[in-house]
Amino acid sequence: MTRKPIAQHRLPELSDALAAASEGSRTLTERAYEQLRDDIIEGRLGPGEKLRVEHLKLRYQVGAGTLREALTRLVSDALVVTEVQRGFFVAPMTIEDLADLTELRVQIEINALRESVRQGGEPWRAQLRQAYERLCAVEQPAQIQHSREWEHLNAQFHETLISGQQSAWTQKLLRILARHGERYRRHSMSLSQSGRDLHREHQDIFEAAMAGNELRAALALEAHIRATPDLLRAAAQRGLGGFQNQA
Amino acid sequence: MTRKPIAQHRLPELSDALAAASEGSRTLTERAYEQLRDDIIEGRLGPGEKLRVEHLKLRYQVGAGTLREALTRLVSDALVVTEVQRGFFVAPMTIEDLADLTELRVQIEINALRESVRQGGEPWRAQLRQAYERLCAVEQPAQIQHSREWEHLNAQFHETLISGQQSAWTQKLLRILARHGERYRRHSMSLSQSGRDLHREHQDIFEAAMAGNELRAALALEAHIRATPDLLRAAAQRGLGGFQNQA
DNA sequence: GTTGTGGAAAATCTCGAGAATAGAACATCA
DNA sequence: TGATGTTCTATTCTCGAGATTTTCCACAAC
Repeated sequence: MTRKPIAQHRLPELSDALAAASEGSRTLTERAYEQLRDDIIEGRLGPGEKLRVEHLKLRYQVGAGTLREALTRLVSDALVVTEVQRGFFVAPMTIEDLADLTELRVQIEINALRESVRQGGEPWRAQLRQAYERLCAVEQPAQIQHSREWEHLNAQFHETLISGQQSAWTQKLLRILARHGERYRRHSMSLSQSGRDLHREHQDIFEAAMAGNELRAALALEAHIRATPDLLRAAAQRGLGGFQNQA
Repeated sequence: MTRKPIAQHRLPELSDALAAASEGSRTLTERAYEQLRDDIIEGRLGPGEKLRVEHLKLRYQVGAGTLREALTRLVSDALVVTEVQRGFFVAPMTIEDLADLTELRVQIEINALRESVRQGGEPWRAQLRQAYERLCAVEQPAQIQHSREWEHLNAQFHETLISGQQSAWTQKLLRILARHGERYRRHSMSLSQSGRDLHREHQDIFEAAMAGNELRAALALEAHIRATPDLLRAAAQRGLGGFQNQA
């Protein structure tokens, strides 16, 4: 697959559609980081999979050092783990990890949302409405279909939700947690057809938040966050296996 | 299983006492990362300072790529910030950042401690006692003096405190937050002579935790965490300037 | 059949140099 | 004088190759 001619050292034009998607990235490292991240979250790189630098060099068309730098960044995001002298691996997925992740996320995100509803003024409400409407536009056709667009708007909606309170640290940490949650959600949706109505969940949160109903918004968000682990646990009990962590 | 002596390319001699301190690190990247981290936390690299790779190569005796990798790791720890095509800088320190950091840390750490007190069994209590006694041994002489030893034992004590509840994510995030808190604490102690009695604070937390007094332990820990921002705010009001962020 | 052993192959970790970019110093012109 | 354009230097970003370590597999011994 001879994707993209090249993009080293010379060509300022990004001939690749994929590259174009992540338009803002100016450096190769950044681009590799984002592509790698998406590939992990969206499951194209499976949990536990070994990440051989030599292989990936070809796939992402960058040098070894550059790739190493991108991988290192993912390590701190906990999407990749590294063993000394043994290389990089996609972080494994386990039901325990998801449970742990979820509890922490509920604790922080619910608090941040309540704070937002309390403190967030009119500009915040306007931003939220905008983010919600954009998301709706993509969700309405009922064929959500993990489009790149939807992924982005969904993340945007969630970040806007908690942006009413000005805590950069909260936002930073939640972004990391949300990415992991995202990975599990993708997996759960592909596993069972679930019939989960994401649009309805978003709508509940949005309406409660706009109505200034702090408690109801918090509950709706908590239900939204807990839906993924609940689904996966149910699926596990029905025998649909867990995660194929390739050692 | 052979222990293997060392593992670097050429220079077997580490003329630096600093390097010898971080003996466990097997790779050069790891070593550079740890040294860099300590230098930032302990203020030898000031907030806002530019981190030129060429310079640092000499200081840490590693190649450019290796150093870059270490710096990248620090970026995700938020101890270093990077601007595209403009390089790396030590993360700035501001009173607002500390306030933000503190609120989040209080929220998470207090919860984790209470959970620990509730769930932590005998083994946890034994570990905690051990960590506390080791810390005492160094604190008793009353000349705490930011020794490397004390830094380490202090971190150990805090990590043990919340290790009664098994949440890897909580521990991971708190470790990051604690490192930042550490940086501010060092700064506050060097700024004003404060007369702060860290040993007493630790004692209060320890005794309440061992007595199973969840609420009192939580309050003591909260006071401990809030002491640094309180001191700095007081110092700022007395005119002792804030942080010299070197642009 | 199970367990060691040896050596080749593969992968990681590291370095130095070259290409691309930002910033400063300097010169030119209204 | 002030503003603008140009050269030049310093620094970042990137790559390929070499040194070191781990892994794998055949083969022998018990």
